Amino acid sequence: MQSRTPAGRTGRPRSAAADAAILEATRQALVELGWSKLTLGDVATRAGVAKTTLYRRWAGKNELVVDAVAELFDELELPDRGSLANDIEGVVLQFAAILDRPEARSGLMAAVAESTRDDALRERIRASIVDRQKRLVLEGRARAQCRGELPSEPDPEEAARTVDLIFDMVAGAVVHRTLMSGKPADEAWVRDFTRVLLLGLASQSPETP
Amino acid sequence: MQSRTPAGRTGRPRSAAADAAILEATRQALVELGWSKLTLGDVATRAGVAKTTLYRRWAGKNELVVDAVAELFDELELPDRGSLANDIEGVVLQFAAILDRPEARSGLMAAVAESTRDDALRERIRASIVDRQKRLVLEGRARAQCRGELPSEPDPEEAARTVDLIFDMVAGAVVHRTLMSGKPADEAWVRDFTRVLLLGLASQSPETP
DNA sequence: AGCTTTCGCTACGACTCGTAGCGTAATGCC
DNA sequence: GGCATTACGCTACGAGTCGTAGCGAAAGCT
Repeated sequence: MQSRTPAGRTGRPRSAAADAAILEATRQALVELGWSKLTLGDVATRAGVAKTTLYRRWAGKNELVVDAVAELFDELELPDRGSLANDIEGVVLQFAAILDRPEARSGLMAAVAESTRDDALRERIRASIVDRQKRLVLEGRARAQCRGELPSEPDPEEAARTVDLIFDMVAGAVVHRTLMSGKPADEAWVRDFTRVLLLGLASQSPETP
Repeated sequence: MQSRTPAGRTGRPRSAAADAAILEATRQALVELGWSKLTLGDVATRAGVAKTTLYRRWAGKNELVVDAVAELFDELELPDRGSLANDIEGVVLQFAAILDRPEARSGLMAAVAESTRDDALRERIRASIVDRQKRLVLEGRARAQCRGELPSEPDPEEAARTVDLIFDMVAGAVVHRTLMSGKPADEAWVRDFTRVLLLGLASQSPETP
């Protein structure tokens, strides 16, 4: 993930336990200190490794935090709950639960802030976090089309645009609700949100009247 | 804004020109350096003031950047374009234009990240940035109800929830599109987004079937 | 005038950064 | 077993930033 497990055959291999300890220590430090007060020296001490070991594996604070936060999104799943509405509500509640964790809030937002001036970091976030979420939208949409809950889209380009739109609307609304408005994305809110979104998607017309 | 213009009548007054120069220098430094590499000493030099002057007015980097970024949102307006759809498209495009500026992207996101561990900072962001945007939603909704484009909501509590929901959906989608997906919120996207949102809002039923 | 507050400047200890060097530990290959 | 190779822990280092203190000068008010 963060560095080539160099397939170089000879020599002492890198400790996988150290990787796990460092990422866990990073999340713990994010909770206690937040992004700006987090130092790599402190993370190394918490993880029980030398500071130099940390620098050998990650280029800097940005990359380390992205990897540490990305693991939080591994648990995202899309179980079949029978209807598109239930599927959406389920995954949105999962997403909201992750954003409830302090290490996800400060880590993700700070990384995104830095990525506005670092293309490599932006790509890293996209590959390890954003795309993983987006896949759920793709899967849920396909499942809904099989059920006949959503119209099938013949044009692949148009379909991709629609998926992008849905993804930004869902994830954006949850993030904004949680971080900007500072209110919980609880079941009542998720129900209201899902209703508005689905009504908008179900009654899609090819063009505005 | 950032410090009491102390109403204490006597003594040398604080230079308003220094305030403007500092905030402008902060935005410029955000563009060139980004959040993490921005130092208050550098901002002071750019603004032509002493570093101590900066510390006398702002508590730290967080507060300074919030004030500097908040000014960018002053230009948000809601001209009457004749229909709710046009009103929404107009204000979303304005919002997207602001988020196109590098100082808004990195500054706002970094401040939000820090606000997850600083309640006072969160409140500052809410008062000087978020609430100002939310007022536009309130105004646009009232205008649409006068036109008959949206059903009027008798219950004030329910109305407040709906306004919150719309606000998070609009602002969240634009922010996510711009910063997470890394794609422009151009006219084509805004048109698609507005259509889905309005269809969802227009066909509102009191309860899910 | 006299009083009050701000301003620019300098200096300061404390902290973090990222790197270099060294000796040691763990593996693969012969 | 011995050897080459790589990772590890540790220490030390110059550079840079932080936030504050102290000083004399400047700018307003009465």
